[in-house]
Amino acid sequence: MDADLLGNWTTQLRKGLLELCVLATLRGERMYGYDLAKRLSGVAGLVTGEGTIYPILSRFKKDGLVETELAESPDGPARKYYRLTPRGRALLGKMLAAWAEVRDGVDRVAGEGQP
Amino acid sequence: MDADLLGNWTTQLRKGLLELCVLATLRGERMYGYDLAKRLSGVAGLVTGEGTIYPILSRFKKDGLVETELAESPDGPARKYYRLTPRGRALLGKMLAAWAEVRDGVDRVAGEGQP
DNA sequence: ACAGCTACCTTGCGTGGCCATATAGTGTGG
DNA sequence: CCACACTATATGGCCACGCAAGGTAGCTGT
Repeated sequence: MDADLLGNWTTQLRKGLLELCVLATLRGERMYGYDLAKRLSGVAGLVTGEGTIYPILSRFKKDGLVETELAESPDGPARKYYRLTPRGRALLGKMLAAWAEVRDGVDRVAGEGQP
Repeated sequence: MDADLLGNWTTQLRKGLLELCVLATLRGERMYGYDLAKRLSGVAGLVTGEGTIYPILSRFKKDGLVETELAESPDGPARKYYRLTPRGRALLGKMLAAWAEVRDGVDRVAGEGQP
């Protein structure tokens, strides 16, 4: 009952943050979806499955934030690598700024009383 | 075009955070909706209007996280004050913990490269 | 009477995360 | 040799939240 409320809420909490983390992860190196899902799933329970990652990457490509590149895999099917475009890099910058602002705002409100 | 993407994203970013801020604001003192909207709208652009606050308060009451109390206002219609229940206080604690975890996780991912 | 502020509430829409599911290539064990 | 497990990509439907817009009503000042 309460677990449901909390679970639902954390799902909502992830909205937007996942996109930010995907973009930020692509900032340094090109990556493919499956690997992204595995890496981010190790971070604070951000990702639950691959079904969450692929739609994000599709949207990013549609919006011109990333570009793709197919490459063979040593073990398994071919991988589709994603790489940031300049546009994606610019948006990431703005998103990081917005995140910092909102994060600090929330911490200010949530932190009053128990510093 | 990019402004739309960013605006849409920040909307998604707020999901869940608003509920957290409302609960956290009620932690110290009882408040009414209109005042809550005004206070939170001054914080990092968290709230855009009262239409966002009232549904949250309704859900909270339905879920037994807050209880209400009508009181006359010195100027204007009666105010409906909201106050945390023990259940709401307990959930707030868990949400604050989850928030801290996710926030740090995101900062770890987003901060790599530009420390 | 009227404008304007306070204060409450509801409806409909857009969006993103999640589950289940589908597809397919590659290697391992019974 | 076939079933299984792992790698890897992709999609459709569901649900909850935030938000703009709209509506109701009380009180004050002109």
